[in-house]
Amino acid sequence: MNKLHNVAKLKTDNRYIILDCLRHIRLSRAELSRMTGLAKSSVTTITNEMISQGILCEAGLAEKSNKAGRTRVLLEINGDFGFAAGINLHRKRISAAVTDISGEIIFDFYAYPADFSSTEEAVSCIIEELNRKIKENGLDTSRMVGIGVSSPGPLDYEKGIILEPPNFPLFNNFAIVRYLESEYGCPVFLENNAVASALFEHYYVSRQEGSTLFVTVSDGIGGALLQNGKIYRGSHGAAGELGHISVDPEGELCECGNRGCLEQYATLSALKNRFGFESYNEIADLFGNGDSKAEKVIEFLVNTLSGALVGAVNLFDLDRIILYGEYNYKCEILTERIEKYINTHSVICKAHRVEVVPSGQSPECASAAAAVPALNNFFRYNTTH
Amino acid sequence: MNKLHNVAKLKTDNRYIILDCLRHIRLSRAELSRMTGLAKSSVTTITNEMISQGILCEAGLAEKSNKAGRTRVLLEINGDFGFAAGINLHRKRISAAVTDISGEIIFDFYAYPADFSSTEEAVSCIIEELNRKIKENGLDTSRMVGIGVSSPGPLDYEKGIILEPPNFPLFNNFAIVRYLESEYGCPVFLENNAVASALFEHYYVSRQEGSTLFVTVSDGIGGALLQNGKIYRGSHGAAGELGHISVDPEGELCECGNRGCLEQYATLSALKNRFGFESYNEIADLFGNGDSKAEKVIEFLVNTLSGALVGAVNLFDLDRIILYGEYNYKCEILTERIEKYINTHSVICKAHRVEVVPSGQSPECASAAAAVPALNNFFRYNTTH
DNA sequence: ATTAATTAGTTTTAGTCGTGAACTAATTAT
DNA sequence: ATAATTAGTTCACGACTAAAACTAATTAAT
Repeated sequence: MNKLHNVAKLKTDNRYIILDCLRHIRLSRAELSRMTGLAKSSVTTITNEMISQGILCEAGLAEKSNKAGRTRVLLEINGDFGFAAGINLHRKRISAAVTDISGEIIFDFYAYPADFSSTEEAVSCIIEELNRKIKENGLDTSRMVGIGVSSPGPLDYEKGIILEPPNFPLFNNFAIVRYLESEYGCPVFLENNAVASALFEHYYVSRQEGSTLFVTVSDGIGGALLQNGKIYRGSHGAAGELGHISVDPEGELCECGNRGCLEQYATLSALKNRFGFESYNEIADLFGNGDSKAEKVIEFLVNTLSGALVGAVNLFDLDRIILYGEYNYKCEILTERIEKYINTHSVICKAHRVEVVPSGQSPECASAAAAVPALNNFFRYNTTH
Repeated sequence: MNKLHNVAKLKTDNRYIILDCLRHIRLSRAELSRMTGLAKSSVTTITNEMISQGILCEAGLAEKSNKAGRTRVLLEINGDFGFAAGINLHRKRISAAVTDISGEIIFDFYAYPADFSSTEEAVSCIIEELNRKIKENGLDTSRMVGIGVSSPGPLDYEKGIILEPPNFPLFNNFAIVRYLESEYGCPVFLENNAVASALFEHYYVSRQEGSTLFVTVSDGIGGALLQNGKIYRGSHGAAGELGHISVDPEGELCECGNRGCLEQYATLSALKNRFGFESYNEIADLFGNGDSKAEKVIEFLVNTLSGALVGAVNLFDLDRIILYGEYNYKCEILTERIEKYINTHSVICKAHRVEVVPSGQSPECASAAAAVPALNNFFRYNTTH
């Protein structure tokens, strides 16, 4: 069913549009009016209300433009208003961060699944550390606008439960949302790893229109699909996951039931098993020197990734692919070659070139990325409740 | 940029929501209120306005329910208000239809590309025939709310131009939207074949929530992706097209640059070339009798289609696949087997079963399907302009 | 220096929307 | 007959955005 619109929704929508414009830049009321299409007077009303609430603040004048007219007064999101926490659950490393509502990271810390013998122990340890650091930084949990948790799938989004991600028993079937909500009394969001990072890339690294597939390479190979900044989730939030796209129908049987899945070839561990090397960075370095083994590894990696990605490009009608994760080091070695492959092997590329680029975020951003759904929720609903 | 919401948009949105509910069923005001979440009083205001405009009409009382309370007064879309035309351009057969705004087909007719030597000849012939039939049926073009044209891609949606679909030179680079708009003075919409049929299926055959891939098999193999009835288009309107998904990386080189594309195996002509038979219906009949050649053909067809569809299921996180076109006859032979294949070869199926079903529409619906975008536009914007 | 032109931002007034409460209308169960 | 229940309408109201007229602050021209 379509979404109902009443006057209250009008207000929250327009307020969100303005906050969204201000996510990572400072803008004047006049600029906001031009960008959003809202009347100047409406922008004044809305922004002044948000200033009196403490969500926005004036941030001085813009530099003089050498044009006639009054100088613009810049507005920005007031980081002091509050903060959000993000927790990234990962098979090897759990990371957590607190960012203010303008997206600025205030602190972060790490924990390791291997150090815990039970879910309860892990969770209570993270919560304790989080609480201590919050105090340490002079913050008060009453100002916490939300918590985001990102985790490998499968997840039950509606119930907020981590189901049974492969090789990740620590949080199996744990209702993390309910747990954290009753602990902190603020809204908690569970989100797929890849989706969280894709949103972080969009809002805080480089905002792009059009159709983007954000590909994450880690223990598995995941993905998230962004259309003009909006996640396309599919039926159960798994759209964009390309780990089980077959790149060889006669390949080995995968646990998913298919043969020759991308994950059987292109994860770091699969690559190490097949070619027997120690460090990918070393391979990337050797590749530059024309080392023949490194060339084989890279060629194999490019071909398998490209094979799966061509399918995704055709089905999603993509504008660009962003590569994130394991192969971050000298990533252009891959992206240049994958881009070339895709633009000679897909129907789409007859209409427009598909771009393949490395992600602009470091692995350290994963916990801040987890906070993004909580920030989004705050931006959308702050005025009503 | 996000969509701006003002009071006028509120009105058109809520009006559209109500019309959308009434597309193919009659409902009372009370039912509309419950379905949409709009207050009873709002539904009264909106529906009474549309009744006075002639878009809706009261359609008698509902059967008595044996429950206490006043009997419901049913509302329906008033077919007499106006009509839309749909033109389906196809390599073998051009079809056109006029439906009233309730989606009822008033008349349709056919023309054949082979009979025309130029674009102008084809277009003017279709327009003449359309005008004659409109008069014949006592209609007046002043009541035409819009025209939809569906065509094989690639298309330029924004400019309303048919680009250069393979093997379809008759309309190459023809600006059909501009032409028809100046001819009729009503809004004209150009839409991909598969998208138009997918929308028709959703609105007028069987409405389904969730994530659906509508697959069309004809000269080529196309597709359209529906998420809760909304088309996901991708960057240039080509999302869902699975004709060039590779089902054999070592297969023959395709003109798209890839190897072993689905279209090289699973179209009717490809199948005829490979197995040398005359009629697919005959194969389907023989298959029931255990004929070994028919079994080979069906097995091949099932495997190639399934191979590509598993990829689509994984990437789109689909709930169901609808099969439309060439293999309509005894289609369950295919759908049952493809469904079984998919549900043993995709990651998604661990979370939920994927359904594969034949389309409920006959090939004759293609022209009515072309009219759907015009009807949608009318439903959305009728009150403002 | 003064004035006109230009851009930014505010205030005031007006018009429209959906809502909720109180109402009428029509039906069934008792 | 009367109460209970459901459908549909009327009307006063609050909330929102917009347009127009305003003030504020700057540059360019004279």
